[in-house]
This record gives sequence, structure tokens and C-alpha cells, in this order.
Amino acid sequence: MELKWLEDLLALLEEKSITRAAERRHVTQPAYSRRVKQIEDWLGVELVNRATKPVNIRPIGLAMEADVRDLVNRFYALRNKAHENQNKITFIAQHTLSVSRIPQIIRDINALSPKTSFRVMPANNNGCQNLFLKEGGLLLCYQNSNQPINFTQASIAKIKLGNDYLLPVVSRELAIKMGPIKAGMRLPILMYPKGGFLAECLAQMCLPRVFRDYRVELVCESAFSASLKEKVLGSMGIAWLAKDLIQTELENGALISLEDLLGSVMLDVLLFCKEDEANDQVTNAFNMIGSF
Amino acid sequence: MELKWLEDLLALLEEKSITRAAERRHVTQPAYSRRVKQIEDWLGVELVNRATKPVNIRPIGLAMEADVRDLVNRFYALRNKAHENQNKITFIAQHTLSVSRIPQIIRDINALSPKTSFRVMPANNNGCQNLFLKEGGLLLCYQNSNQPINFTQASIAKIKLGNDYLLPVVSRELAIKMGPIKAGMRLPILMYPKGGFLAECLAQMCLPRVFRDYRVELVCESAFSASLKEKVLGSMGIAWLAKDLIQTELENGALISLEDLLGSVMLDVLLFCKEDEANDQVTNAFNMIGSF
DNA sequence: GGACCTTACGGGGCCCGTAACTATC
DNA sequence: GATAGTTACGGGCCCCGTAAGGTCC
Repeated sequence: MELKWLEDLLALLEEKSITRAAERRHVTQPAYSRRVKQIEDWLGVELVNRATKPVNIRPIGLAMEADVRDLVNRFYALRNKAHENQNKITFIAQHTLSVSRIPQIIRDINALSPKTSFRVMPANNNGCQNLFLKEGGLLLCYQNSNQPINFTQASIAKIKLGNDYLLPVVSRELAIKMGPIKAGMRLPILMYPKGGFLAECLAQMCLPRVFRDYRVELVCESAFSASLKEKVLGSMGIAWLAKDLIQTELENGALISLEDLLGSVMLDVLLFCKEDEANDQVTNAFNMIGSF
Repeated sequence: MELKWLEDLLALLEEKSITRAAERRHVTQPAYSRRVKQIEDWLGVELVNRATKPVNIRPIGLAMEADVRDLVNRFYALRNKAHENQNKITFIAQHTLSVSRIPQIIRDINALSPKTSFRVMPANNNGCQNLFLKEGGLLLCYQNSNQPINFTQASIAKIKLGNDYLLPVVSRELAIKMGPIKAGMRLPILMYPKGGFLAECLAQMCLPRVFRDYRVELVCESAFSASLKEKVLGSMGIAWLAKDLIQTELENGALISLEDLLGSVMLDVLLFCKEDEANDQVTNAFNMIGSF
């Protein structure tokens, strides 16, 4: 069975004529006719009814078109993937980290080895881990120290790249408008959607206290901290954002931390690497990042 | 690119040695070595590092093992599917119908053409439609006349096989224990899970009235009417079951209909056939069933 | 008879196995 | 020197194209 055959078969299913399909496949009609027979032999099924003169394609043939096309696509996908992984460093990172940490990491690596090329695949916490196990590369993600990430695979190396903090912040403008924050006050909150990693961290660490002490009004939910950040800057409410993401705004006073009142979450920033499946570039990058 | 190559590649990835893989693939080591090169050529990627003496498989090779295995499996799946569809009539039917109507249909067809073989794939309403569009065969399903099933594809033929009814029933034993049913009474109800087709039918047609007039106590949920039937027979409560499914029990008095009090739902029983993808057997069966 | 497909036949390329060679351990 | 893998070479099979032979319209 050959890829060529599958493509032949597709031509036949599309052209619905042996002669035309043969032309499209750049072989003579007899040769093509023989190929069709080979395919039928392999499948053990008669695909065409040769009784009529422009041959009639049997239902069973028509029914398999989608599967055949899928198979052909997968072949080329395999090749493309091999090419892509050839000389590239793939980062799989939680959305937040792909915005906050990854840019700096890429700058650092580029400074040391200028011609490196990169691919960044953002996903949510769970998606990251699956993607990493499936595709390899480097995984950058948060870890709540209560729930350590433990891969069962032996050959996965780990480096801790320090900490980040989920800080409750509010825009200067809104802070002025709200005045001093007191127990029982109504607080407009922007949250991560329930069930997500960040939402769970907050649900465990900060929210019980907040719900006890204030009247929480959920203004908006979004899974993307970059989007929440915009909303906070637009004075829509209070959100817990990664400190790395709002460094500048904290320094210039555009955002004000409410950590003392609402509590924060400390997160480990971890980098993982499947050592046995990483190419040299990836391995080098892994060690390089660890040494920064 | 050939299927053989993929299998060669798998052997290499598993054995991690050209000599051993060659043995397993029943070719001489030089021949196998050449094949590996061909595969590498096609992929455009060096899979093995030939610098060391038992060759070293590069990470990129290891990383693609899962994809290659998947591809190989799909090849054989294609062939199996072709075989299976060869001389078989596939029924795709909602769980309930696969228990209630399908057995009789199969008996009827067998009576007329004894050597027919069948495959029955039960699914829920939505799953049925997807499966049917993907796999073909004959689709047997309920239709609530409020929400007609309309396939966009032109070549899908439809026959109505009469009606069925969702009747609220209770076991004789429980009926006696409960005594006469009066408004405001507590009713133990067995239901289909929310969101499913049958649950929606009931939610639209019967439940509003029932909830208004009685104190409903949800004893148990199950998507399978056969399972609900057992529970009803076990006097666990009242459920709406397909009349076709409980014909015998209604006649011998084991189950008692509460239709007058709780309302029933009329359903169309429809049979669909993708005419352009159906083999002769399927087409014949379709017409045969229509004529019963 | 013509369109469409299959069968027959000779030629060439591809791939195999054997054997000789090379390199790593 | 043994093990592991590549290169060289001759042979055979498989598949192609040409040409001739059937069938259905």
C-alpha cells in the first residue's frame, strides 16, 4: 500500500472515470487501470463496477473518500511536522506566560545564539501539559505549590525559573472613584472562568476571605489575563493579574495593588523539557534558560 | 511513501537498531538500511545519527512514533471498514429503537432474504445523525414533530415507519402502593438526563403540566430507556417509556399507563438512507422496510 | 463505430540479496 | 577483532508504456 495509491484513489473518486483520473495522475490509462486493481486487491473490496462503460464507482468507494483524504493529509502533516521540528524551538506556555515571560526568554536566547527560530504555542494549563506530552519542546507553566506538577515519565527535566504572583490590582482612576476600601463594600471583580487553573488557585487561596469580607460583584470573566488587564486598565474592576505582566503599570502608578486587603497567590514558574525527544537546540535552550 | 516504510520505521523506533529492525522486518540489513534512507529522504529529515555504532535515533524520530503508529492503524482501519461495509447492513439507531424496533426489522428482513448480516450501532439522537452522515448505512430515529429532522444533503431518502409514544407508566405493585393519584401528590419520577433528545421532548410536552400539578421527586436519571424500564418494573417510580418497548407489559398488566394524568408524547419513527453511498443490500433493505 | 476499459508483451528501473568494505567499540 | 552499518554489484520482479483485444453505448 502506498501513498501514491491513496492519491490515485482520490483522483478516481473525484473524476469518476478511469481515463480522466489517469490523465490527472500522469500515467497511461492501462497503467492506471492496473493500479486501481492493486488498490482493490489490498482493500479486498471492488471499488468500481466495470459493467458499465464509463465505470461506475461503487457506494463503498464513495463512502471512503473522506477517510482517504484524511489519510493523505496526515501523511503530509507528518512530513511537515518533521520539518518544523527540525530547527526550531517550540515553547508551550500558559497564555499569561506566553505574554509575560516568553518574550524576554526569546530575547535572551537570541542574544546568545542569534539565528535560532522559535514557535510559541499558548494553551491553558491542562492543554499545555497534554500538548507537551504529545509534541515535546519546552513547557513553561505555573505551579501552585499546593498542587505540584508531576509527570510520570522519567525523562522529563524540570527547572524552576523563580516565582510570579497573582496580585489583585485596580486602576488608579477606579481606586479614586471607589475611595477607601472597607469591609462589606461592593467590589467589582473581573475573574478567570471557573475550572481553569488560575481560577482554582484564587478559589483556594484568596476568594473565601474576599467573599466573606465584601459584596463581590462579578463584572466579567475571561480566560486571558491580557484581556483582563485591559479591562482593569479601563477601570472596569479589580482582577488578580500576574505581577510579571503588570510590572510597568505598578511602577508608574497606573495600577495599584490591593494585596494587603484581598490577598495574593504565589506561583512557581517552571520549565520542563522531554530530554529524550529534544533536539540539540532545544536541550541547549533549556540549559541556557536555566542559567539566566 | 509506502505503508511498508511506516512499519519499517516503527520497527526501527522500537528496536533502536538497524540490524534488529531488519530481522524483524524480514529483510537483510543492507536492504533495511537503504529503506531507512528512503524514508529519511521522503521526510527530508535525518532520523538516525549514524556517527555512533549501534545507531542513535534522533529525538525527532522518537517524537514522531505516536503519529506513525496512528497512521499505520488508520491504514488498516480503512481496510477493515471497507470489509465490514462490504456485505453488511448497518443500522444506526437511538438506543431505545435499537431495543424496540430493530429486532423486529431484522427478523422481517431475514425472513425475506435469509443470509443477510447486520450491524447495529446504537447512539443518542445527536450521535446517530453524526454517525449516519459519516458512516452511511440506515438511520433509524425518533422525530418530535415540533422539530423535524432535515438533512441538507440532497441524496438522503426518508421513510416514516409510523409512530411511537412515550407513555408514563408505573408498575402494578407501585400503583397499588401509591393508591389513586391526586393533584399535589408526591410522584417518584425516573427521567432521561437533561439535554438529551427524549428529555427535551418531555420537557416541552409533558413536564410543565406535571411540575405544576404534582410534587415531583427525581428518583434517578438514565439515558437508556431499557435501564429505566427495569427500574420501573422494580417499582422505583414512574417513567415515560416507548410504547413499543413495553407492549407486552402493558398487555399483561405488569405496567400501567398514566397517560391520562401525566400526558404522553407522540414521536415519528423515521428511517433514512444515503442513497448514493448505499450498497445494493442496504438499498434493498431500505425499500423492504418501507413496504412492511 | 467510437468511447472506455482490459489484456498481452517487451523493456527498464527499482529494490533485493550477496559480498566486500569501513568504522566504531 | 567483533559488531554494526554502508557501498558495490548482479539479478529478478514489478510496473510502465505501447499495442491489440473486448464491451457497452
